[in-house]
Amino acid sequence: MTLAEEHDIKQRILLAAKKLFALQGFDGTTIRQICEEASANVALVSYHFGGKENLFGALFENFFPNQKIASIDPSFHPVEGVRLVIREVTLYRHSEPQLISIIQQEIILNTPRIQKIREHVMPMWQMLRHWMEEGRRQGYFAFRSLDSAFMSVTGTLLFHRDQEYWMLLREDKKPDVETLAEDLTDFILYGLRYNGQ
Amino acid sequence: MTLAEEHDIKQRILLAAKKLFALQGFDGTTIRQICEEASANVALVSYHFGGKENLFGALFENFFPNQKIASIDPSFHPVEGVRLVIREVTLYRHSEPQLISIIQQEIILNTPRIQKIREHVMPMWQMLRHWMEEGRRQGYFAFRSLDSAFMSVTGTLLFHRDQEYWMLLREDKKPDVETLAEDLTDFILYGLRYNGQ
DNA sequence: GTCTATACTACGATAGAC
DNA sequence: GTCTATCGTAGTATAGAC
Repeated sequence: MTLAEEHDIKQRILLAAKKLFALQGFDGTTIRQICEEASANVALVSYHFGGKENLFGALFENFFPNQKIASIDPSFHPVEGVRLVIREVTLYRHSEPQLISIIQQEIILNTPRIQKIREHVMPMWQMLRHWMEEGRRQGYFAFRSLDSAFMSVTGTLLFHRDQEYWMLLREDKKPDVETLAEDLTDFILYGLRYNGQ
Repeated sequence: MTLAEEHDIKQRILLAAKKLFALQGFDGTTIRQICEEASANVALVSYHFGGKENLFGALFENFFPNQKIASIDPSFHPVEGVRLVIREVTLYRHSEPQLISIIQQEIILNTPRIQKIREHVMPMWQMLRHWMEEGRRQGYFAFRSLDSAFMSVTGTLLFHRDQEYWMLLREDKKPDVETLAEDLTDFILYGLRYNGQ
């Protein structure tokens, strides 16, 4: 009973924090707001997580697909590997838009909290980079600079916007996630000068 | 004398605000910090700009290439138009990285201040979108969805990262801006399936 | 484990002296 | 035009009652 209750309220706080950090940023969100959103008392963030910073870290232990990333096989065919990353990132963007928003914010602000993020995401970017390099070596891709191309791909994947900001310029209705993944795969593979085959 | 002084301190405040908003975000930056950075008194932000919000708006009146954007000719050849936007955005990213960082933050957080940004940047995005559409109509490009492709291009341009976050994964030394613009042009034009000619 | 009450700090903004 | 001093508010965090 006590345990279930605790889990429940901790979970509510985590969800509220994820939502509000995404919407308002870490600095723009107060513990009071989080606790109100979670129907919890102000003191419980300190009690359960030991402060706002630690609450942030807890989000990545709870909502990031750490296990999935760890289980990726680097010996994949390079082109298939790149396809896989594009697809998985796009699906994850779709299922956890709030965590993506938080990640984007922290990267751009280059906050101290970025260290926490690095621990979780770098293995996947390493893998992507490896496949891009290997793909070029084997003659599938023909980009000039690995660094530039890698930046372009991550920029396209991570900051692809589907938000209010652009609404004024959009005419199609929002595409389903599978179509979006295909469009992104096309754009990126052609961008890397993938030679059919 | 009085006028020169005023300009000077207003300018110092503007520069300090630009720097700190870029580094720490709008919410994460206090008027006190700005004034310390500018060697100005705390009261002068209210006096000269009428508060923190208005100071933010003033950044875009002062540091955004409003005139340059207004002077672009929409009757450009579509492919050349796309090339132009890629190049200009890349050069601007290089000359005003702080304002770019501020824009990125506001877009991602979807703050009320985004309205101010829209006023300044939308004309250029409209133009880019127009050229992409026209380029496809005339057979130069072959992307499936204009919306998806447009999002990919803006994502690549606006969020191309050249920052600490990725340092661990970069091996070349930082390329000069012209080389970067060329790489981006290649990636984007191939991504749009530009057919040589 | 949860809540109330409070300590302490820092924020934005401004009145008033100069 | 600039500065000092201060107001009112809101932040995080915690001690102590329940």
